[in-house]
This record gives sequence, structure tokens and C-alpha cells, in this order.
Amino acid sequence: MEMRAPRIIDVARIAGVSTATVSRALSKPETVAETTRISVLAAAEQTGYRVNHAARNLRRQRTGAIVVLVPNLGNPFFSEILAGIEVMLSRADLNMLVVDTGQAHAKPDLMSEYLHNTRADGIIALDGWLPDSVLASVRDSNASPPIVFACEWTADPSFASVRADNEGGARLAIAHLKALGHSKIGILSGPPDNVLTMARGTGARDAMLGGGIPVRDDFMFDGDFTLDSGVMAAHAWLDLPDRPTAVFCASDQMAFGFISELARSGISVPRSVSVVGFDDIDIAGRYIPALTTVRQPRAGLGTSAARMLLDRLAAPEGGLPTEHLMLDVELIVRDSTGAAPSG
Amino acid sequence: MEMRAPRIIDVARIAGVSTATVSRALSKPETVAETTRISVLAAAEQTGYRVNHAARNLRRQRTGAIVVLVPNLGNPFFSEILAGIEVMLSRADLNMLVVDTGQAHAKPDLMSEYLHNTRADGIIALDGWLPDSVLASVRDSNASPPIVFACEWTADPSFASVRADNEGGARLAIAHLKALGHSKIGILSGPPDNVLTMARGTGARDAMLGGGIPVRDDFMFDGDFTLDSGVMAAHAWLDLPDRPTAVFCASDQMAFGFISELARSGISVPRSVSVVGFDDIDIAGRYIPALTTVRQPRAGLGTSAARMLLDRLAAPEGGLPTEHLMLDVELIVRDSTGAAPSG
DNA sequence: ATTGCGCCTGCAATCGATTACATCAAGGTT
DNA sequence: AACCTTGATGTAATCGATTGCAGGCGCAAT
Repeated sequence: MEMRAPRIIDVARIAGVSTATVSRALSKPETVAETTRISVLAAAEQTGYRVNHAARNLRRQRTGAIVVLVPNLGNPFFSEILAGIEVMLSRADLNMLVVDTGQAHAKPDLMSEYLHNTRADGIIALDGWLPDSVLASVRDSNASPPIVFACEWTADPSFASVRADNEGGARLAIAHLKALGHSKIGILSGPPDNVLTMARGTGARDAMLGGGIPVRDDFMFDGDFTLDSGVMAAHAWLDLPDRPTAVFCASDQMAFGFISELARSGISVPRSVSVVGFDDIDIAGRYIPALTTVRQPRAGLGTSAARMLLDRLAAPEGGLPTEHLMLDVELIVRDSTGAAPSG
Repeated sequence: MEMRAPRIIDVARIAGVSTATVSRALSKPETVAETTRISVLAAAEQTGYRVNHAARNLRRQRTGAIVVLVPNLGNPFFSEILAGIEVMLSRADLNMLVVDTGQAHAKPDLMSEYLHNTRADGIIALDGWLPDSVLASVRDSNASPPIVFACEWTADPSFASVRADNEGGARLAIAHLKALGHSKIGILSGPPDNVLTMARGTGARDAMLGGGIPVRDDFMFDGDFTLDSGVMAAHAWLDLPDRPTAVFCASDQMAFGFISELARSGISVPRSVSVVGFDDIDIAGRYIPALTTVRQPRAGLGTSAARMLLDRLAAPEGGLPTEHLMLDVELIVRDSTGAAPSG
């Protein structure tokens, strides 16, 4: 009793109309007479008709999907952004196609494959670090769908983007530490070539210079946003003859690695050293000590990026100017920061 | 200078062959003469030809995509499973289409839409809690693609599944606490109707009964896997006149909420109470104290589910028996558990 | 009664790739 | 020389929905 899926023509036959009318009744109901619409909908209901997306997309010259490039799907930081994107896209009846660029970086061919317009109607990149060859093909080819960078971005300003105010966030963090009396402040940064690292570093240095706090090379720790790099930084801190009394970490993950490793050496936060993170991931408020950090509007980054992309899709060919949206961040003061030791 | 994307016929013209030959040269190279193949590939390269997936899928009667249903995209626990799935799927040249069922639960129509075979060639559900109406339509309709449950599953054994040994994990946790001398053990469980809650609860109770440890109603705490519910449980624990000396939490998140809230009341883990978690999420090893927990093979759950689904896609119509794969878990002993107080 | 206008509907082309079947050439067999 | 086999290629139908265009109908204005 194998039964093929009903097609539009089956519905048409039952409703006693042509396929054209069925199509219109379903997608542009106001263009059909009331009575026909009712009988078509009834017939569709009766047969359990579902449109064949491949056929529709072929005819309409679109794909019905948006590709989201994620640097590392395993990183919880991105999942909430994804959630934000998904909400917006499903509302617009677009599918969200997720690609882990960590996997795909090895194969740039595969990547440009995804960026081609037979694959997706648009692209949201959470990864600012796309290979140049890929970026070039996106910019030059008219076969590439619109692209929006979210969270991270590229040096090239011709790509639209949504980002958090990373520089401002770093300034807030430093100002907070300064207000607590700290004058020996260290910075644990992300990967050197990363745009977020640079923005946060710039903001932090600006604030320190502006606040009369020395920027010392021996207080600069190199990390890569991961827990482990926070652990490494803790060892570096421990090895210093003259230690900073506060450390601004460019990610919460690194802050956790840093604090936990210090704890193992009996160093207590914030008593011996104050720590500020960046991101405000879920667990931050429930770490011990609860982490003082800069909150990024993660869901907001996702929804804004999706909205921006939808606008560009709706706009007539090349109609919209390149847009850069910056979302505010917020300093969340908790228990990992305290007054500088008076000594 | 608007230029349309090249089509197969453009390649054919340049190579001086028919579209049929181009198609064959690209997808079944061995059926085409060496020389033709070379000139076709050259022509494809020259024009920058990419197949139109809508057209291919229409003709081949498939969609080239797998839908993954995620209960809550914002939850980091799922992101690593997604990563595992993505690796497998991209290897098979299938797209991964992610849907947040938390969003979609409100609209069951939308959900069954996704489960229909014009949308996807297969389904991986990380959500065992699909509405009955949806499940029924999946089971009954022959328009539904194969489905595999990963991580969570349904009461109905007719659906294939991949799961961690939740019962065994819970037994390990209890055995560990017993070995440390605990005889007053509490359980902080997940949402009551959840299959994971039941499996872990069963395992824990079994182990306690088998080990001669009383299962006391006043030591049962209700949670829902979230941080906040761990916090609530901490209050419940504090309110008890007679308190368990160890608590087995059905998720790491709850364990963190529990421990952090106790810490705010000056109760120390593991000195005053031992805590075991479940999942071993990234931060677990770097919490303070580092969390003793049951490790689930998250990436493994994803890759196994994807592999199982791919097998079913490759198999001839209804050729494969329903399969249930159980992956081992592992107890990771860290610092949140210690000997029971001798008093 | 004629004309004109709007509203609804149907006809048929179209989107681009795949593939069953037909064709054709070359080489081997008897 | 007639016939068969094998391998390579072309022809054309096909997947299912959408949509430009044209036609038909009813109603109102002249």
C-alpha cells in the first residue's frame, strides 16, 4: 500500500480547479475567490498535501535556507547566538543550515561551496577569520548571497556586521578595577590575530593610559579564549616576581581556568587578585566566586544579525548600504573583584 | 554586467558534449571516456559551474538535508552533540538543518512540517519529548523520513535510538558515594516526565537498595536540569532538620547551582556535603571544587546517531531493524566528593 | 445593446539537472 | 561479410510548483 506523497495536481483535481489556482490559494490567498479558496484548502487538508520545497525553490530561484558559519559548534558561547538566529529565521520561513568552520577550514573548497547561492540565500558568519580566498570569492562573485558578520567581523568594512561594543566593555572592566584602587592590572587576551582580542585589548589599554595606569609588558598574558589557556596564564602569574593585583580576562572561560588554577595553589580570588571576565556565560553568576564580567547580548547578536540579513534579502538588488550595528554591553559586578590590597 | 550563474548546459556547450555527459562526468566519472571527462572538468572549472541543488534534489527526489531537533539550542550540552553530527553529515554531503523545538513546541503544525520528507531526508531528535500528535504522524505516515533519537528517546521502542548508559552512570555515582562511607544520600533529579530523569533515578535507587542505603523521600529533590533548580535544591537541603551527607545531581548545571548556593550559606563542598554531577560539561573540571561527575560521550552520541541515520538512508526501503545503541559512561572522580563525616 | 473594466481562473512555459532508453562506432567472432 | 558485444554519448522525458499571459465572466456605465 505504498502511496506517493500527494502533489499539487492531486489537490487540484479534488478541488476541481487547476494547479495554478491551488498554488495561488496557498501562497497568495487574497488573489482567489473566497469559495475556491475554501474548497482548495479543504482538498489540501484532505490529502495532507505539503509543498515540495525542491520544486518550489527551483522555480523561485532560491534555496529557502541561510547558512550559519560557526567557528566551533562545541563552544557554548555560540549556541545562544544560534538560538537567536533560529527564532528570526523560522519566523521568515527560512531554514538554518549550520556549518562548523573548524571542520571546514581544512577544506576551503567545501567552504566556498557553501557560500554559493545554489546552497543558501544568505550567510551569517560568526567566524571573522574566513580564509582570504573565500572572502575574495564572496566579495567578487555575484553568485554569492548577502552575508552578515555577527560577533566577529573582518578587517574589510564592505561586509555588513553586528557586534558587541568590545572596546567599551574592556574600558568598563578597567574603570571598575581602577575604582577599586587597582593600579597593577594585567590583561589575559585572546588569540593574537582575532578581532575581538584587538578590540578588547585596545579598549583596555586606552582606559589604562587614560586612567594613569601603567601598561606593563610583563603583565600581558597570551591566551586563546579557552579554559586551558586560563590555566597557563595562572602559572605565568604565579611565576612573576611582581604580580598584578587584578587581571582582565578576555573571556569568561579563561577567567575560570585562571581562577581555578590559582585556587589549587592556594591563591584566593578576589582576596589576592581580582578577576574580570568577558561574555557573562550562564555559569558566570554561579561560579565560586561569582564572576564579575562584561555581559554581551548574545541572543541579541543573533536576532540582530538575522534581522539585518532578512532586510538585505528583502531589499531590491544591492539596495542597502553596508551596515554596521554595535550593541551595548554591560558590566556585571559580582564577587571576583575587590579592593586592591593596601600594601 | 549582471551575469547569471552558469548552468550545466553552458558547461556542455564549452566542452562540446551534451548535458547528459556533463552530468555523468561530474557525478559518475567512471562511466565517461577519459578524454571527455577531462574536457568537461576543464569547462566546469572555467565557467565556475556549481550544480543547482534545487534542481538536483527535485529530480532525485531527495532534499539533501537532515533535520536535527534540539530541545534548547541555548543549552551548551547539546552543542557538542551537534558538532559530532555535523562532522558525519558533511562527510556524506548532507546539510544539517537545526530546529529549536523549544521555539517550535508552541506550534506542532510547524514541527510536523519539518518532519515531512519534502523538508528533510532524515531526522535526528535530541528531544525525546515530542508531542504525541507529531510522533504519531511520524510513525504512521510513509511520507516521514527515517528518524533516530539521540541522547533522549521515547517510550515507544519502534524508534531507533542512541543513548548513554544513564542507569549505569547513576549506579557508578552511588557506588562511589557508598565507597566513601555515605549512607545518607540525596537525589536531585531532572524534570519528572523526562526519560533521562527516570533512567538516572532508577539506576540510583537500584544501587542504593542493592547497597543497603535507605531511599528516603525527604532526601529527594526536584529539579529540571537548570542552574536555578540547583539553587532551589540548596535551599531545600538547608531547610532539612536531618540532612543527606551526599547528593547525586542529575546534571552538572544543577550541581553547580547547588554548590554555589550552599557556598553562600557558608556550607562547604565536599567537607559538609559531597556532590556528584552528571554530563561532565567542559567547566566541570575547573569548577571550585572540581566536580566529580559522570561523563557522557557527547560527541560520540552525535556521531553515532548520524552514522545510524546514514545507514538507514543507505538501506533499501525498510531494510534495517530498529536499533538501540547504548554508549558507556565513565565516572570522573574529582574534588567535590569526600569521605562521609564520621559523626 | 455595446463597451469597458476588474476579478478570477486556466494554459503552458519554465526553473536546471538527472537518467532510461536509443543510437552509434569500434572491435571481435564465426 | 554478417553479426554480436561493449562502451560512450546523445535525446528527450521527467521531477513539482510557480507565474506571465490570455481569456471568460459579470457588472456598471453609456
